[in-house]
Amino acid sequence: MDNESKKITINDVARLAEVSIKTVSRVINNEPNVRASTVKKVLAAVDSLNYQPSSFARSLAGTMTFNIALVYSNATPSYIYEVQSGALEACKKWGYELIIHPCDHTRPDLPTEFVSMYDTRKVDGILLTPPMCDSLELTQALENQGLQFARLQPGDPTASNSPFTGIDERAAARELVRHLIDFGHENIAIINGDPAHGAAFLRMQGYIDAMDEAGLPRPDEYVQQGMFDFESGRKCSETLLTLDKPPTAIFACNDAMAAGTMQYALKKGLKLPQDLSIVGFDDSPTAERLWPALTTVRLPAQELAKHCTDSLIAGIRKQKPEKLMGSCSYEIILRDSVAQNAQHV
Amino acid sequence: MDNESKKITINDVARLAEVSIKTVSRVINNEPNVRASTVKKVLAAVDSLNYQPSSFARSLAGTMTFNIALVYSNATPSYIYEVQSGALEACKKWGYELIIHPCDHTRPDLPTEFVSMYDTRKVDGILLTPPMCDSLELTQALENQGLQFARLQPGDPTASNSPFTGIDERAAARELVRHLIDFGHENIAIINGDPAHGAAFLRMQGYIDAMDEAGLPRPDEYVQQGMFDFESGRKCSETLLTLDKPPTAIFACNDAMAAGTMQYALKKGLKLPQDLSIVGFDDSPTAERLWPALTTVRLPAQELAKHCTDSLIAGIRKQKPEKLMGSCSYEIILRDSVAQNAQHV
DNA sequence: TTTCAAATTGACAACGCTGTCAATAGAAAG
DNA sequence: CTTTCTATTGACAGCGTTGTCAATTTGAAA
Repeated sequence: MDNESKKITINDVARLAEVSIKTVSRVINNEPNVRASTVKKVLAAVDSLNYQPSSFARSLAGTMTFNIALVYSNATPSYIYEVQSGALEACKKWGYELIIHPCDHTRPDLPTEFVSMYDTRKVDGILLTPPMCDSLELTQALENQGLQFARLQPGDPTASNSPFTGIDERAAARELVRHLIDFGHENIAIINGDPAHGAAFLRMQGYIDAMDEAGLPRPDEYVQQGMFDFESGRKCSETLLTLDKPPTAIFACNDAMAAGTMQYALKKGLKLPQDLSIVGFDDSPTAERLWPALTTVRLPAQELAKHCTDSLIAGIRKQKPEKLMGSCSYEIILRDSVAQNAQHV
Repeated sequence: MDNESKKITINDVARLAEVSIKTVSRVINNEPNVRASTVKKVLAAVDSLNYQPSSFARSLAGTMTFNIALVYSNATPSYIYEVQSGALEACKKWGYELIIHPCDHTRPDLPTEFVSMYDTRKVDGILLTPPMCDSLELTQALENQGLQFARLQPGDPTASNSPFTGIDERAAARELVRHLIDFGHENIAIINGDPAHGAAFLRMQGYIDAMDEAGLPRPDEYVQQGMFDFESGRKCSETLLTLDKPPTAIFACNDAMAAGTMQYALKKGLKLPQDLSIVGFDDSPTAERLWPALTTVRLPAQELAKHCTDSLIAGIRKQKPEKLMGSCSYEIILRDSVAQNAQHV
C-alpha cells in the first residue's frame, strides 16, 4: 500500500526513464519512430511507477476523447444489458470509456443530438442499436458530418459503409420456420416485429423463404403486425387464434411476443404445445422460464456488440479490428414449445 | 444551423458578457458573491452562444471529475437496467456522467479496486448495488479512505452513515405472506435468497413475522436456501414439493426463483394456482409473462436508484438532495398465481 | 572521412478551465 | 466626507497531456 501517494504524472515517468515527457507520450500512444531500447526503458518506468495517464489531460490536449457512446431507444432491458456488456468489453480492451445514452428514436432532431455529442467532443464515435441503425435519415446525417459510428444488427448492411455486426436473421428465421414445418405444421402464422427494425423485415423474409420452399400457403390473415412487445404479442395471437381456421403454429418474431402468445393461448385453455406450437427469437432470459420453455434462436447480442464496438474503435484508431466480420453465427435453441402437428395426416 | 462553428469556450462567453473568464466560471459553478445583474449578463451570453463547458478542462483544472460509478456484480439484467436508468436521470440533473463498472463482488481486492477509481480521479463517488452495499468490509474500507458512496437497498442502513435508499423489504414480505395466509394457506414454505444480500435476510424476517403473527408453524424443511436465480428456484421447489407434506403455497424471495418454482410445478403436472400458490418479489418483466402471471411486490428500482444517486451527488456537492429519504413505497401486485387453499377447512 | 536524409528526441506552446490571491467597488461606520 | 470592512471582480499560474517544429543523432551513401 502506498501511503501519502501523490498522483503520478508523465513527468515522473520521464524523469525515471531519463527521457522527455514527449517521448513518454509517444510510447504511451504507440507512435512510430521511437527506438526500441527507449520504448523498453519507458515501459519499465511506467509500470514501476504504476503510471496511469490522466484521461482528462489527454482529451483536453489531444484530439481524441477516448469515449464511445452507446445509444438506445425503446429497448428491451435484457438486450441492452447484453449489448452493454459486450461494448464494455471492447472498450476496456482499447482503454475507452462507454457513455450510456438513452434516447428517443422518434424525435426528429436525433441527428442533431448525436452530431452535437460529437462536435462538443463528448465522444469519438457512436454505437447505433436497433432501430436507429436502420434509419437512413440518421445514418446519412451522421455520415455527412464525418461522424464515426457502427451499426448493431442493421437490416441492410449496405445502407452505409460504416462497420456493422449481426447474424443472418433471414437464414435463422427460415431455419426456425423450417423446424415447424418438419414437425408437420402447415398452417403457420407469423407475428411480425416493429417495421422500424430492419430485423423485422429480415425475419419475415426468412418466414417467406421457408414457407415458399415448402410450398405452403401464406394467407394474409396469418401475417400479423406486432411491435416486438408482450402486449402486441397477445393481441396478435388473439386475432390469429379466433380465426375460422387458426394456425397450428406461430412464429413470433421475438420472445416477448412469443410470451404474449403463450399467455393468451394458455388463458384461452389451449394445451401447449399439443394444441399450438410457438417459436420466438432472441433467446431472452424469459424464454427458458416459460412453460413450456420456448424454442427460439439465440441472438449472441453480447458477442455482436463486442465485435461491433471493436470495429468501431479500430476504425477510429485507424487500426485493424480483432476480427473482420459483419456476421456472427446464431443457434437454434430447441426447447419444449413445439410439438408434432396433431391435425397432420 | 451553425456552419463552420468553432468550439465555443469560456473566453467567448466572457468577451460577450464583458466580464473576466473567472466570473463566467463562477456563474457556471453557482459560486456565491456574484452580483445578480452580472449573473444575468453571463447567463444571457451563455445561452446566446449555446456554451457548453468542456468537462475535460473542468476535471483537469478542478477537483471534481463529474463522474459517478455504478458498480454491480452478479446482477439480473432487468434490475441493472432499471437501476441504471434511474441513476442516469439523477446524473443528468446534476450534469454528471455515469461510469458503468461491472465487477466481481467475491474478489478480495474489491476495496482496492474501488479506492483506486477514486484516487486516480476517475470518479467522485460510487453507487453500491446489492450485494456490495451489504459488505461491511467493503463499506468500511471505502469510508476509511474518505470515498463517497451511496447504498442501494442495503440490508442494514445503519451499517454505515452513507446515504442509502430502499423499500421496507421486511414489511413488504410480511404483507405478501399475509396475503397467502388470507387465502387460507397454512403450510407456507419460503425459498430464501442469496445470504450475501441483506435483502434476503429482511424478506425472510418478513416471512417469519407473518407466520408467527398468524400462529402458523415454520418447520425447518419449509425453509429452503436459494441463490436468487432460476435454477436454484427449481431445485428448492423440487425439494419442497417432494416432501411428505408439501406446502400449499411458496414464497420465493424473488421472481426468478418463483419462475423456477412455477416451471418445476407445471412440469410435475400440478395445476396452478389451484394445487400450489406461488408469490415472488421484484416484479421483474418476467413476472407478468408467466402463466399464471405472478403475484409479487413491485420494487421501484429505477426510482430508488434515482434518489440514491441524487443523494450521493448532493452529498458530494454538499447540497441538499431532492428528497431526503431512505425509503420508497412498494406495492403488492396481485396477479393470478395465488388461489384459495383447497385443503382448507 | 564527409555528407545528407531519415530517424529520433526534446522544447515549448497550447488545450479550456479552476484555484489563489490581489485589486477594486460598494456599503456601513465614524 | 473619510475610514474600514466586505462583497465583487480580475490576473495569472497551473492542471497533465498532445501537437508542432526545431534540434540532435544515426546510418548509409558518397
